[in-house]
Amino acid sequence: MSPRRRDPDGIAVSRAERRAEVLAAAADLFASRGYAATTVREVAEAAGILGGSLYYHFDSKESMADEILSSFLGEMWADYDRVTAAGLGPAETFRELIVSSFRSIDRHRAAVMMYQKETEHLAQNPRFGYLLESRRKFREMWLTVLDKGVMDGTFRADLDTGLIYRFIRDTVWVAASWYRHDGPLPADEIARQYITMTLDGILAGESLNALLS
Amino acid sequence: MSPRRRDPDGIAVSRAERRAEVLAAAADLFASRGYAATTVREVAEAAGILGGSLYYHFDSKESMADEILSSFLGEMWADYDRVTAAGLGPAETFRELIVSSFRSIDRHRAAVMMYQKETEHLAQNPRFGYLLESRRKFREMWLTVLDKGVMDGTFRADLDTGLIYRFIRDTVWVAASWYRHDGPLPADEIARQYITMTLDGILAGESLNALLS
Amino acid sequence: MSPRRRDPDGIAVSRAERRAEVLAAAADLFASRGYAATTVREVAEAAGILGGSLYYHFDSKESMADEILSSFLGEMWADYDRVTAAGLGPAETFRELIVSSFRSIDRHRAAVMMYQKETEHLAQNPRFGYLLESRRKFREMWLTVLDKGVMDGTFRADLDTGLIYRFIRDTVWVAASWYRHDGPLPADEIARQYITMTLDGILAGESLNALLS
Amino acid sequence: MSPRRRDPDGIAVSRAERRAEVLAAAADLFASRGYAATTVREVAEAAGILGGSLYYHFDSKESMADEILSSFLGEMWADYDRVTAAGLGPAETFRELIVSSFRSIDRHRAAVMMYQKETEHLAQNPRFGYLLESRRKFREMWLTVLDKGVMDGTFRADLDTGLIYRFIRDTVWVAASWYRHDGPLPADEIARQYITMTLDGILAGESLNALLS
DNA sequence: CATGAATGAGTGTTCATTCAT
DNA sequence: AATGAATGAACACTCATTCAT
Repeated sequence: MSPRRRDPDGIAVSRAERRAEVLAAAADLFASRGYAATTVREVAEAAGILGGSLYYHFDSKESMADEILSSFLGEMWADYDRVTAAGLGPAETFRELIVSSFRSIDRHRAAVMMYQKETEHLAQNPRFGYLLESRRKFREMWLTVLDKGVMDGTFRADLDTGLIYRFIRDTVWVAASWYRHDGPLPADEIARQYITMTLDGILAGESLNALLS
Repeated sequence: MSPRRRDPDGIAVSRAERRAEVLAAAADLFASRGYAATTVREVAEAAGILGGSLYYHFDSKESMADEILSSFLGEMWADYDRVTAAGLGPAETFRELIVSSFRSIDRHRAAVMMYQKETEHLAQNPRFGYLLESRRKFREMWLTVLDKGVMDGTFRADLDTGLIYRFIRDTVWVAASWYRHDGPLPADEIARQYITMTLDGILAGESLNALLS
Repeated sequence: MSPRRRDPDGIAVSRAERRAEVLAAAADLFASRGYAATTVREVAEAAGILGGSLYYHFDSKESMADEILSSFLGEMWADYDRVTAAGLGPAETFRELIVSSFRSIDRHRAAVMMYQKETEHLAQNPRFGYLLESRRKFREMWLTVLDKGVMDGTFRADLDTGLIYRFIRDTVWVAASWYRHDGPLPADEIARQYITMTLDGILAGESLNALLS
Repeated sequence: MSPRRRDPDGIAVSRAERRAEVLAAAADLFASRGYAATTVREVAEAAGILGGSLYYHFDSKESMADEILSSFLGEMWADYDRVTAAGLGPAETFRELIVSSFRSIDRHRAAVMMYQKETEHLAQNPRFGYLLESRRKFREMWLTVLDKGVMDGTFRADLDTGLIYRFIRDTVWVAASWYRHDGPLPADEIARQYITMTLDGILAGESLNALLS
């Protein structure tokens, strides 16, 4: 009864597994070549099927992008929300948000890259309005942390928080473009060093910052 | 017939000026919408001519991208080379390279964005091999500065220089995506704050770093 | 396993009944949306099965159209042949043919519509050559009746019989597009009024026609 | 300056003429094969160009259908409105409307066939809502004439006017499917015979109807 | 008998490019 | 120099059809 498909290695794959495979292939290609520059035939080939067969699993190329991005954003925000709800101080919240971000990169590298590269383009379509909404929330979240930190003296007051925000945002997300899950540094070690760089800077010296961190 | 074209305001424009106009329009569009997602007709329209007419000035869409990127990289490297040839110490070289980078962003915002967004895609074509070459040189330049700084004790030794390199690279270039020549902060002020952030971090405190900078 | 399928209400359905169900669904859809514009999946869904399952019952979409049309034409011609073989006079034959036509519409509305709308298209395929043959026979049948009627003074001689033929043909068949089995007028009443209109016209007056009819 | 194109026979054609050529080819194909079953490549070939070139002249296949139908309906209604505004009696209005209809068929045969065959299908798209509106107006126009004629005794009262309306409508429009501009009978002669048939019927005899007409 | 996943030819459409004028 | 009509390859997507289960 059950339609046991078999992949090229003869391993049975369910419908849901097939979908996931296709989405993973699509995400990788969209991330590396760009959404517009990737053809559905390329996605199909990467998934080991023909172009037309994609449409048995998905309505459209757009639907694939949608599913990739929305499921990534769902997980990412669940993580962020947990952090901001924990009632930590600014420095600790800062650290946890960075760690959380690198966890997202570790788990959804391709989706993060798409989010970075394609938001502008996709968001012209109302269907992807949630990308702009996410961006807005993201900005609000970070500015809240930074402003609180500046007010209570945790963060320096001589820098524009809008600038810091962009600095953090770009720094973290762009890491998705070079991060490899199986690279030399694990995600949490990269996060640790990023935190050090951003909080303490790269200059050496017995800084008080270093003592605090 | 007439050897002098006239623009909409009746001002004579030379062939070279026309080319430059078209390239500026192309760069803006390629930067904001992406190279693949921009049509030559859109470029032509932005330049006030018809699609077919572009081909009097340029061989192909690719040629436009080529000219935009190679002329930008030429200027950028002239600037960088001046800095590295000046024989400054690591910290000072660091500062000057950042300043130089923001100067590039200020002057060639669109080209910088293209460089960021399209290198991967374009570099598949041998014609754009110089993009990879530039990237390699860029990496080498920064790693040289950073390694020297770590060795002479200017920069902290507990961080991976490869990581610092990417951190700096991403941080600086991605700024092109939000920078406006006529925005609230001038390019050199942004550079100054970026330098502070990267060298000293964003934590407050009577750090020795602060005393040094 | 079970030799007897059961429909949604649990009633056993034979293979032949299943085929008939599918054909009825197909005819309705082909008639209302057009053969080309109807997908086999729509037909299947209307019959309560999946697309692929149709091919257990039928070779192809074309086979369905074929079966619908040929079985309809078979019945229709059996009826017509009975009328023409009865040896009635022109006026009476005319009446009976119209009645017979409306009976066809009443019983095979969808097939009649397909015959009307799709003959041109389908007949390009030799398999459907019988559609053209039927059309030819139909024309011959009517012209025989009309010519005989003109010759014996039953029908007016000042009209082109070719034109009358088309007039009758169109008038009758197009009725299939609005006729409903459960509409306000039963098929034989519509037939009666059609006969009056065509034989006597719609003008009022104590016409001799009226006396004759 | 002016882009004098030349057709295969070397005759110069303006843009507007080219558009008209393409539309005529499209209308013929849509009419004979059906809108859905006609490919844009077939239309292009019939117009002597390649598929892609169609899109220089038209936005879409839909736009072609739209332009064909709306320009036909515009002319048709101008004609009908002239007739109904003339203040004629029911019989005379009836005659003039039939004449006007055959004039439309003569001038826009292909468009009439499309209107007949494709209204149902196209009208699902709001863009083609005017087709339904036209149909409604058409029905209203005829029922007004028929009801008035029944009330003043011009038309017989023993027939359902809704039925007469459909009878007339179908009879007239379906004629487009066999009419040829260069056929044996000119359009106005066909109209004359249609009028006789519908008003007086096809039975012979010294009918009062015949005296009246 | 029916399913559901896959196929592959074909559809409407886009777009970089060409070229006579 | 610029125009505008045309080209043709490529694209996202559809759909009749197949077939292992």
